[in-house]
Amino acid sequence: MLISELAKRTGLSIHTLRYYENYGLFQGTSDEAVTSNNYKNYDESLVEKITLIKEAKNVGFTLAEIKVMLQGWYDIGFSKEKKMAVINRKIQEVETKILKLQGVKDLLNEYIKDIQDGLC
Amino acid sequence: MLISELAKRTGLSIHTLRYYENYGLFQGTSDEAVTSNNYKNYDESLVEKITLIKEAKNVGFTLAEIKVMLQGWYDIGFSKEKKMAVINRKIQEVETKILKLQGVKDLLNEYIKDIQDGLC
DNA sequence: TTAAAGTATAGACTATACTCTATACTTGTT
DNA sequence: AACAAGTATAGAGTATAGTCTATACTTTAA
Repeated sequence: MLISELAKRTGLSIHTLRYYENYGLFQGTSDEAVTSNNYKNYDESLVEKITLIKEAKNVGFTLAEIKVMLQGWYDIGFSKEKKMAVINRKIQEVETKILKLQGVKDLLNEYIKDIQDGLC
Repeated sequence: MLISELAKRTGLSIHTLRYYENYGLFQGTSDEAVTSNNYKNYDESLVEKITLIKEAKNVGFTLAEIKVMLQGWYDIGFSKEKKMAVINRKIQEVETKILKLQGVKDLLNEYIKDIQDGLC
């Protein structure tokens, strides 16, 4: 698909997608057979990949962190062990974030109680 | 306590704390009895409050969002119902984020499997 | 075939959240 | 007294992550 369809499918703007592509989060492919233009084609699988990027962003990961995470399974220069190490480290970070969110939630619930009791 | 101790206790820099105070996330109090300076005193309870700010930031909330959340229980102009509504909305958002993180984690675990199977 | 819409690239601009510097005043130590 | 260290305020500078504009070329539909 071309960039405008990718934008529709992912809910991101064309500008943001190009920004992400330049940043190195994913790559479109220029069809070598076509010489009249250098329009890039984006694979169906990128929709899932970009959804992951969006969610990771939403829960507080930076683009730099996400880039490292994506390299874990796309960089063919990495050994199986290294790839798994990268991903496992990210899983740990995700678990830490979940715990922190649980903590924030507990605190918020305490405040609900305090408000109910007229303490603040 | 004065600002430098608050910095030590929270692990944030004095600059960041002043930025947060100016942003309206919390308030120090100038001692009216002291006329020679306008040093601000920061209450013990701010340590917990600022810890919440740090954690909320870490899991992807913006300062603007955190400000709304904090107003829920500190703004005396808000009714009990309004305060609870603000906090409950935030609890919902936290739960949404937890679900998203769980989704990211599941996806990462799938990739671990794919790497083990030599699929990528 | 020509006007509208789509694509690519480069670079300027913006918002958020700091981070640092300069200046001035205050406090604590010697 | 004097000098280092702490505090306050204002404003400049920086990093991240977009967002927008201009320009040029290509494709598509009327």
